[in-house]
Amino acid sequence: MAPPRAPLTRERVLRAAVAFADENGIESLSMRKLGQKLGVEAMSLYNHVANKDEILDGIVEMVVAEFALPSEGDPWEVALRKTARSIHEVLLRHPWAAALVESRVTPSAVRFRYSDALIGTLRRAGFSIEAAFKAQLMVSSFIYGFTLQEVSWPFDQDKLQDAAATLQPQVAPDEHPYLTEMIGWIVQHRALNANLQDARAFESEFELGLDLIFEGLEKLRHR
Amino acid sequence: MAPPRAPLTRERVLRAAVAFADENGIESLSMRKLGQKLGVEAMSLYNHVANKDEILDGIVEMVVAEFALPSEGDPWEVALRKTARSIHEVLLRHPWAAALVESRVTPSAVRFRYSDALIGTLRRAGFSIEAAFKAQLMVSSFIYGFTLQEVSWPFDQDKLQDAAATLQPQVAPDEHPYLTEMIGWIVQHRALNANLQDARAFESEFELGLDLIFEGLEKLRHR
DNA sequence: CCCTGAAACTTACGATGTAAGCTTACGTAG
DNA sequence: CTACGTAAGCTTACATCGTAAGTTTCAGGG
Repeated sequence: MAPPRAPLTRERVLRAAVAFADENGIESLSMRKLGQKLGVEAMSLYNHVANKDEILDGIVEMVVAEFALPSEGDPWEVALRKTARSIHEVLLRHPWAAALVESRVTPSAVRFRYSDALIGTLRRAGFSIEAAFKAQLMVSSFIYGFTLQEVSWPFDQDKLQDAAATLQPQVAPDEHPYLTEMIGWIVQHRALNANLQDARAFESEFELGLDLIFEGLEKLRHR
Repeated sequence: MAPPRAPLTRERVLRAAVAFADENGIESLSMRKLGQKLGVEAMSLYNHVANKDEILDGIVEMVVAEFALPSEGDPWEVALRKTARSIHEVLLRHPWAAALVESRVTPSAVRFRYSDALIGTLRRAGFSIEAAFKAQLMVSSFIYGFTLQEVSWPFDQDKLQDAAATLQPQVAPDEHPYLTEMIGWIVQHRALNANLQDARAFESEFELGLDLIFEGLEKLRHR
């Protein structure tokens, strides 16, 4: 009589949590709301996860699993660039993830696999262990730092002109001449490029950053 | 009779909040506990701040106010390097701040002042507006990304060997040869350098990153 | 002396994470 | 077919949270 409810699993719980965070933001994710989304009471979730922290760790792991691993065939810069782009895209798809992935570094198989592939790419390209350690630090610092800014910018990128306009009166031009100049430039510049997809608004800046970092790492490799 | 309690002010509230977060972590900061620390009921805080969000914004602002502004006398790389080091140090002093400063970008006078000084340094050094925009993005991406990793590393830096030892059995050496190798190296390497102050454990990596970025930006300047 | 206004305190409400116990459904052993 | 153990759900309960609303306290000015 009652509809045969699909059996809950850890997998389904985590998947629903990711979806919920994507839709409503991570800060409003609660056990009760998540249960509701799954047609279940909050406490039932505890049959599949130990507590909320485990859910957070779990969804981080799901996101990390989406990262493309560096391909073995490509030269190291190409492989790393593809991976960096993939991470960037994934983090933009799950805007709450950039902050979580770096702040909840719980050891897990998915992470091990990713780290090993990344370090392997560098080592096989001739980086010393130390250089590989530093290179990997550099690259991930940039990716996460950049994306974190991108997703937590106070205004939507497609509303950037409006937002900047709202901002402008707050900035006294004589006290902050350079900032004023830059806000003006951003408004203009973004207005011109408004036709390109907004999610990619900072793509050229991201790519420039990668260029710059890989160039620097190339030098590090020869030591 | 009653001890004449010092009058509460917004300033005192925020200062106490920063201290509390430093001592107990930002996640356990609550209105009641903060009130308790100030010898006051939770609701009394609302006479000086609108709500908890304003406290978070406020402590972020206090932290940003600690950043050293780029000095006007120095060449641009020197000025920026000093500022970068300062930010890095401040964020290590307030380990909760790295995540907050980038995720709560509320416009404020302190931030305007900082941005204007930074952009000004670049502009006066010959960077075009566009180049200055990109340069500033690069530098802050690196600083925050790097520091965020540093403070959320799962183990204390002074306990790194122990932590790596705990980690080692989890990593299957044959499945993750490169990761295994690197963990081994870290344990050794860190053991050797254990004498230097632990808070500076990643200082050389940070400096290398700055070197690399400034070198890249120097090219950007000549376009 | 009382009035006023600011700044504290008190109470109360809904939301949260989760411990503890209870109920139900179902696969398997007798 | 029945009995029962177990997994997976539900219910209740509690401490803690942010904060709305109302009340008290008290210093300073008329």
